Amino acid sequence: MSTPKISDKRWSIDLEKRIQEEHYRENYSSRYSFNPESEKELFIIDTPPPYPSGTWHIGAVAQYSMIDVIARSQRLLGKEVFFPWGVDRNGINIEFTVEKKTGKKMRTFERGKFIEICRETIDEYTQAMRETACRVGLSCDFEKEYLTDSPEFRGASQSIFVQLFKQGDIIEDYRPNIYDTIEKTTIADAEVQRITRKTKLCDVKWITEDGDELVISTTRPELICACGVVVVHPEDERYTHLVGKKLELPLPTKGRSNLVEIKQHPSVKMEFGSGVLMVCSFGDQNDVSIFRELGLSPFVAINLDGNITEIGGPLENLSVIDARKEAILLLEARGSLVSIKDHDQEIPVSERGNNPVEIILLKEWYVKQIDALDRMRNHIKEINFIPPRNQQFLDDWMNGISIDWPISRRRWYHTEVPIWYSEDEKMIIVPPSGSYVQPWRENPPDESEVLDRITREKIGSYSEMIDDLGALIPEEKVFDTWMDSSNSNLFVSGYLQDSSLFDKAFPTSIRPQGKEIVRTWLYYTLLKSTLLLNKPGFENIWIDGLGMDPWGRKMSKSLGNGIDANSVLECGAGGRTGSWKIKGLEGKQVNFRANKIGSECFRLWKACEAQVGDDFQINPEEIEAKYFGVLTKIFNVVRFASQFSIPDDLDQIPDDLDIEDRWILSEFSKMMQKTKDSWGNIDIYSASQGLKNFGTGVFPSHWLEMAKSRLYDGDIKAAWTIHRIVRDYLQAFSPICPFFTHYLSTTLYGESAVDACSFPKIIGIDDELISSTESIMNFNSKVWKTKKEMGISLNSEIQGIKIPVELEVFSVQLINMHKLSS
RNA sequence: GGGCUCGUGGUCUAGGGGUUAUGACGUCGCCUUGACAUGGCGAAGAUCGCAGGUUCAAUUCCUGCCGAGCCCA
Repeated sequence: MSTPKISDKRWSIDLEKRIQEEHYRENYSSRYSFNPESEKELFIIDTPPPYPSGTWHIGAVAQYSMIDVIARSQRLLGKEVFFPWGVDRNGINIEFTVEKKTGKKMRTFERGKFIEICRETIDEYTQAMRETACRVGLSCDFEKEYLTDSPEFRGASQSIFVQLFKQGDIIEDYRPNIYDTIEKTTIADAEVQRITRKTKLCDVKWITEDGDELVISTTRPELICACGVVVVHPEDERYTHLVGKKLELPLPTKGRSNLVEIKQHPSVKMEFGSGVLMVCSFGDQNDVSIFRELGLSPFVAINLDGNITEIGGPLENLSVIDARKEAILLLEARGSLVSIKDHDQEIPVSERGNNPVEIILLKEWYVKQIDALDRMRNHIKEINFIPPRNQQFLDDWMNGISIDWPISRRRWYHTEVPIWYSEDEKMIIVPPSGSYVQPWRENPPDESEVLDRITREKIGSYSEMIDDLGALIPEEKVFDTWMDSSNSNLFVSGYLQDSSLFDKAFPTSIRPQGKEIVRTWLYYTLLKSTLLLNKPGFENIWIDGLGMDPWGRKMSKSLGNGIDANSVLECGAGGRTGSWKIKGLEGKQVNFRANKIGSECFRLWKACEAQVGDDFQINPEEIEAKYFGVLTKIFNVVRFASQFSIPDDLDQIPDDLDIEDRWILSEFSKMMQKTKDSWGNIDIYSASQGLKNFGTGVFPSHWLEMAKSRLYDGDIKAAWTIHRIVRDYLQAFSPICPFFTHYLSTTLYGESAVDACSFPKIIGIDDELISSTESIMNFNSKVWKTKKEMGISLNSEIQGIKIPVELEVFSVQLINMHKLSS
């Protein structure tokens, strides 16, 4: 017995930060960097590259810290883990940020200048995000950081595009596309949101060629000029006699016939309005499918600026909104407007800009996905989903896919479509694999190839044909950002760069992510794996829930219920407490306060709190109240142990251990076996619960009290037992609280728990001893309760308590522990 | 409007056809046990959302409804 080696009285946020800073300064890369040449089993994690936007959402940080738990637990199980640090930097978000900061729209800049500002801005955010990543304890290989806007990553994206184009999975086509007229870009189905808005529902009178009147309800009178057909339900007897008749458009148009035919279509809702639907190119997705089904050629009514084209006659050049107002006035003036009323309607808007979107005919690039779906479904069967039920999100999305994926965008801070066209537009030039090109400002590299635009066959090399191509026309468009980020697993596995690594590393061991991006990131990544390699992309897919506010609502800026991750991680540092104002239900504002949280407590909370896949509520007060005490408890147990000398050989089990030592070692072994299995199954929750319960329950309350006097008497076997358990416990616990365990294990045993590269050897489970556990706990409770009822302190003697028969083998220990006398 | 999840003490949560339903926070009471009052021990507190059905038996399975969340048209 001596003074405790652990001199700090308690765990604190300042101590945590000190250890953390040292940890990231010293030996960091030897601890956590990935060695592709390792003999160990590889474990590659396809981490979600976060998008830097100033603050990192606490729900995402919580999720990310669990990915770190997976990485660390796999290292502990002896695997060579690659935990990449990637940052997703392409996309419209940063463009919006720059537009807001400068107060100027993107297109008022010179393209190169705008890109430069975007890059500078996102560099700042990237730095802040990396700091948060370290603060929450991520053990990423930061040296191999990848940025999705780097030449390497973009080059890989472009090479994959060229490969898919050559094999016919990427095509150019002129199709109706969802188009954001404010931001002037195409967007994909997956990027469309729906909001409810008040619109005007107009009942408009149309006249048939025979002079019959017909009323059609519409919210889009400005699109009458693009009407291709009027449809009624096949079973609607009110209109059967009119089918096949022609109707006159109630507004003047230009350059088209003013008559449309009445046809039947089952998609018409008989109860809505008059039960007659005008089908325009294109009011909504249903219009698109009716045009396609009936083989009609669409009219271009809205141009890329969101204005009505020439076809609209008097509405020409008006914006959609103005044209609608004008159309209503014109209809009124012509006596065609029967009525007009307010109507709640769900309208599609773009996810990023929240602008109403239009469907416009555009020439875009597409990834052909419809044909790949069945093959994908087969691949998915081989993947282990954690939890299994969350596979549903993917299945549902895939079952709803009916059109190809448009991948080209008309924006700037994205990866460029790597194409130039010959002057006659019959040939295209594509760059060689691995190079990054910017067609809008440079010529093709010399090693580029010339392909036939239609057949995709190679015609020759660019350098040889340079004089036959005429003035090159660069492709101005860029990729959808998902086109980039869906290459993440290929990129980190060495695709196109390191084929020996790729052979070992693909399919990627695990894809951890949130359920909200199943339809985008997960789906598109699996699509790529199918198209490029005809394989499942992953061995495991881990899909977590969302971080919710304390009332179970999704955290969002508009609700004002978000929490900044740094405020929680820094809560308690330098004695500063944390305080959060969160907008609650019915407009009430609620305050939360906490004194100390920090990364270790935060991680422990997330690991213990929710089963993977469940949404989790984030309340800083609760995090502190429920989990800081757990850290304090474990800290004290270790500090207590640290006052007893450490036997020389903790790996050699003494052969004459006392029965209570053998008992707790059995209990410990049982917990450790369960923990090892849980880490193997990527079951963070079960591992955490087992460790927490042992470390705060049976070990300190029952065994430690029983063995205390022996420890103080210098019993070497009791000391062996406590140190063996504490040492191994800290290793098993290190994935959850790396700095906490690092500090304690280093101080006490001179080696860090986070460096363990095999799970501690499990000593052995004696079932008979374990069967005593319940009795021991019950008996102890009974004694404590009796003493309490008698009003005596726990260390005073007590008479007349009999030890039950089944605990006779523990009688000496129990008598000493409770000071029982006869 | 459709699909998928979820609904367990005041709060959060485990579980899952069968005697007194898990644990934590909070509450209350007691206790400075030679690590820990940022601690320990104990107590109270739940007709497992509602209504039907299947069953000898349902909180657990089924159906409907209500509420929440996510996704989609």
